[in-house]
Amino acid sequence: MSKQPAPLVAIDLNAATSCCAPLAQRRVPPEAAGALAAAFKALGDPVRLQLMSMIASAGGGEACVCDLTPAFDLTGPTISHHLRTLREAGLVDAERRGTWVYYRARPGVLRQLASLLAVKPTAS
Amino acid sequence: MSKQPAPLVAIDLNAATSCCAPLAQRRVPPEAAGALAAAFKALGDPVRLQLMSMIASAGGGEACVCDLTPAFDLTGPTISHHLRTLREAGLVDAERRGTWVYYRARPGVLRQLASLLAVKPTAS
DNA sequence: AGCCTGTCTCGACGCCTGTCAAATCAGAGA
DNA sequence: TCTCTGATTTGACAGGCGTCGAGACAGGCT
Repeated sequence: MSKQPAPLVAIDLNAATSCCAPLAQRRVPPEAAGALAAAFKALGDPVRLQLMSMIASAGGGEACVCDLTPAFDLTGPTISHHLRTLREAGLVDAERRGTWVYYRARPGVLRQLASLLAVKPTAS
Repeated sequence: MSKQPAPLVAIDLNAATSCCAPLAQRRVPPEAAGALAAAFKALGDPVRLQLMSMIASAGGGEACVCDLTPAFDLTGPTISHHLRTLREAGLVDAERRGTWVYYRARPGVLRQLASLLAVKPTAS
């Protein structure tokens, strides 16, 4: 997409420590921008955002593809493609248990993105 | 992009009241997913994410295009295009003052996105 | 008026992405 | 082993997106 420098050392958004200070506090470092933007990009589709939400809010912390798919007017392969995108963005994990595949959210990345967008209360 | 229902009534992310409960708490409503995903999509590019950060963290709360452009290895038109994208996503406002154009962040949307991604402390 | 500088718009190019149908893989059960 | 069901992969297509150069517009000069 953006043919910018393209982060040679990918930032690990699942690391324990936070990657960056809030976006409105200090400029996002170029090396981190690639990894962070990739995560936002994965959430930048209505279907994926809903999938992410369904997975993250599911009882037991996980959701079965068999429950996800019928919630949309899309074919199975398309849902599978979106789930793969979320997986490759590090937002979810997949696990096969018998016949079914279950997806589970990775709270760490979500937390990092949330803190990146954090804005001071209302003191401007 | 996604040929989903496509929200006929766009959600106003700049409204005073928050649009939705945290993504991990309750499923994002399909009608809201479009508007929210559009905002995330706008942040889903390394250049735009850095632009957003430079604007939001700038002294005085605003940044001049003349300061933004030289920070990237991109032509003026390209930066202008990205800024327009951020503007159309409702993330920033633009104002011309004399020769220069200044961009300013809209904290409301940022806040909404942050609260959408909010995750419970660490109590699982 | 005429020019210069800063910014945006337009048109074009190539890559990326969302979607589907068809084929393939993975387990479970007979 | 064969078959059936659930999920993913592959291949193809249309449309979207990031980028640039060229041109247009805006405002401040002289």
